[in-house]
Amino acid sequence: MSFERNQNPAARADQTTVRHANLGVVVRHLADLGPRSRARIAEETGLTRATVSSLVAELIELDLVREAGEEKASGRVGRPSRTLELHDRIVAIGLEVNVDYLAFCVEGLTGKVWQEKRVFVDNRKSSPRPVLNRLARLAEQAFAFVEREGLVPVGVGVAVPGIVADSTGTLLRAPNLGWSRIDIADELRGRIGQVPIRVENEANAAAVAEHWQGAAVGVRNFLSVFGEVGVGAGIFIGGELFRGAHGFGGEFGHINVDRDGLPCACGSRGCLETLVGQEAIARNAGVVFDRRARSVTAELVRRAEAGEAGVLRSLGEAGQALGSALASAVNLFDVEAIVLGGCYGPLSPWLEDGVRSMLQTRVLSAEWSECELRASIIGEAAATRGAAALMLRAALAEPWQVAGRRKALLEAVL
Amino acid sequence: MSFERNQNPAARADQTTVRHANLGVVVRHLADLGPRSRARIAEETGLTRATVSSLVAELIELDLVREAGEEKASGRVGRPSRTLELHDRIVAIGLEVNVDYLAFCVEGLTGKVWQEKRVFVDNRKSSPRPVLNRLARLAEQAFAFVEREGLVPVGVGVAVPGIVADSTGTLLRAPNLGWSRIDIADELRGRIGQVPIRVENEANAAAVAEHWQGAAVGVRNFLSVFGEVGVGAGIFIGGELFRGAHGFGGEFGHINVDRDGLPCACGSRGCLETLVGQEAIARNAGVVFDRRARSVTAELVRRAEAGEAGVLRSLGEAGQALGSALASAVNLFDVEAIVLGGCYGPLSPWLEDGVRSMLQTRVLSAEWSECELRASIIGEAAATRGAAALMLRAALAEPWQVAGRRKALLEAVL
DNA sequence: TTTAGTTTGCTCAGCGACCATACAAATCAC
DNA sequence: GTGATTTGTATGGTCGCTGAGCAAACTAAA
Repeated sequence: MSFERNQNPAARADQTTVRHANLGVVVRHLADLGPRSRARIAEETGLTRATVSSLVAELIELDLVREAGEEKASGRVGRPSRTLELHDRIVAIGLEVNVDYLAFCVEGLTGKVWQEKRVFVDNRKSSPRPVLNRLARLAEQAFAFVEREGLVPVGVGVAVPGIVADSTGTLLRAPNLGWSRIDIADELRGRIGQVPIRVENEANAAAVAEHWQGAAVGVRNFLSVFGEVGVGAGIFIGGELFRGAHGFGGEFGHINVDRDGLPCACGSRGCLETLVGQEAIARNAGVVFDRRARSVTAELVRRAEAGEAGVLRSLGEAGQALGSALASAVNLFDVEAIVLGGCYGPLSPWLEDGVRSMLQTRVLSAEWSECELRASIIGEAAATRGAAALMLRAALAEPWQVAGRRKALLEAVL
Repeated sequence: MSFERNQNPAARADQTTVRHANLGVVVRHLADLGPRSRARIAEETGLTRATVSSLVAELIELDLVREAGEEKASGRVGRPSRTLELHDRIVAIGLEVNVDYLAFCVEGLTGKVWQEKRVFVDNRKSSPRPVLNRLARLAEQAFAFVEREGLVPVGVGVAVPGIVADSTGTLLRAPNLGWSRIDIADELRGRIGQVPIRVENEANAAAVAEHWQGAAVGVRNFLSVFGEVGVGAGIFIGGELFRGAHGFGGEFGHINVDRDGLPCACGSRGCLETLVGQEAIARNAGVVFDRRARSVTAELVRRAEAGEAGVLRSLGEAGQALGSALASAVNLFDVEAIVLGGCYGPLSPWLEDGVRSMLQTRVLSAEWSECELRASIIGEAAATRGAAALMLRAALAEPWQVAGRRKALLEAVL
């Protein structure tokens, strides 16, 4: 079940391959570069106007694209063009299970967030069943909204704080939830119907969000660190989310930074997470860590802004440690940019110096290619929105499949 | 100048795209699965026999494929098939510049190594000019051999111990040679003619060799560590060599393993290389490191076999440190296998335990997917052969370009 | 030896997709 | 209004794959 654009290596090609590829080219062109006319698409993609017309007709038939309502008199000579744009009523639903909240959103192909909601619940000690029940109720809320607004859903993405097996979509282990081997997609389908569902690690989802509408739009190679209770990374290579051989790639929080460091929830010791996880930063800052607190991050920001010495020191040290680990990752992945997300977004003013200095000294290629450092601009909603964006990206990658998927979805829900 | 199969993301497709893809499918099918008939290729690829016939005709025209000489009476009913095989006279030339030797090889599409030679020279303090002159003379020897044997060359690959810029092929820096900013391809072309040349980092080249004919044949995701004077890694993702955004990916030797460790040639400190580089292992073992010695590795192996305590301890520690760093890389890349190459190949009996235990405890996904550990079976020649294999892979990836490239090459040399 | 059955590889018509060209429609400039 | 310009569609041509059909070459059995 590969939703991504990555082709099977030895796939034979035929005419339909060409058609599919070009449908994708046109729809992605519109997604990336914005509304424009058939003639302009033709000029920019190298396809002929005739071909673009034919492709656009099919995309309109699929409800992915539409002609913009009213044309302004362009002032230019010649027959005025009809502007094409992505159909904004195509949406995906994003869900998120996390340690201390559940969330959902309804997001459109054009990037519009129709609805977004987060409910704070302590799932840390909950068994999966009630949490999934609650999540299913959120999904139903989302579907109700979609129906009320007359939107057209293409699927559901779910972000989870743990390791997800690529092949089956099973959540293998979520250390901070204490869950293991839960087939989230299957459980949800049992509750809300046979809809297309995709489960993804939260850090990966957050990276997708940054690439979709966040700090990494247009960046083909970047790494997005996502700090919450745990620390993860989502990595984009060549414009695609990198998952590795089994979907376990990007486990940034558990790379080793201190050979004889503190024991970690994962069973190992000296993991990055034990140094730069949100709890570790708070602990080192002398901030009493209250698990029921709404936001440890906000508290840290407040104290840092007040200039509290212990907090500033702790953040400085965390920045250095994080930077050191990031430098290793950059040496391996050679990315163009790093996005600081999750709790690192708001904390970035106090982390950036440390991170930047480590990147400067420890990245071998720093001399020839600077790796840009950016703070997330989406913030807390990144994982939820990225989960939805995953499904939207899938629609753009394989537009010809949208009709079928949508049909399945509507049949299941109605 | 992307020789790899990776497609431009937004490339429009047309009929020639289909033809090219299918030419590649057929020729790679033969390369991967061995000689077979048209009918069998058709059955296995899903193309029709008619199409396969047409494709094969074109590949024969290109001299990439030929019909095998004599058919054995197969004993099977029906009209006997004509077996097709890769044309074994298609070759590429591999060159290698390293710290203490130069090398070349002539390698065929079928994996046959026609000629291989290595000359030991201390290039450590040499300026680039005389070294490149010497290298060019080796290349001329190779070309002479190719001509004498009536082989058909498709290009020259050069492995170098340093950072190579993807876009230009410039060797940006080779710390252990003391070189920087040398356009190796251009320099060589100035000496031997306008032939297609590709320059690649030695660890990357070695990984290609392992994938081509070594310990990682058929493995789509693996990491190959290459220990010599420096320590590098070549990483395969999805069956392709991973380079990163600028070609700097896989700089494994300079990831940080000890926050306040020894200073490294790269300017940083605590790099992996300072702990597990060949020189470090020897130093820690109390083996006097003589730069003029032919092979420090052989000396270490000898003493380890003799059971010398200091050497065994040093190797054990190196295995642990290497394993720790590899565990981080596996957490990030989620590879299926690790190949120990360069000096780690012969030393692997004493390294494997340490590496394996670290992988077991520090790879988060170890529970669900074991990462296989293998010793290189190519050994010292890996980088040279991989450099040649790079060009051979390019021929397989884009067979229709072979004719043009070959034409350029023959015109330049003759 | 003859005949039937099987498999291979090629030929040929058909179809789908893109391209090039031509053309009608819609606007601006004069 | 007339001409110039640009857009979007229609038409014929080419290319490449498919599917059916066929001759060739071999085995197996009568």
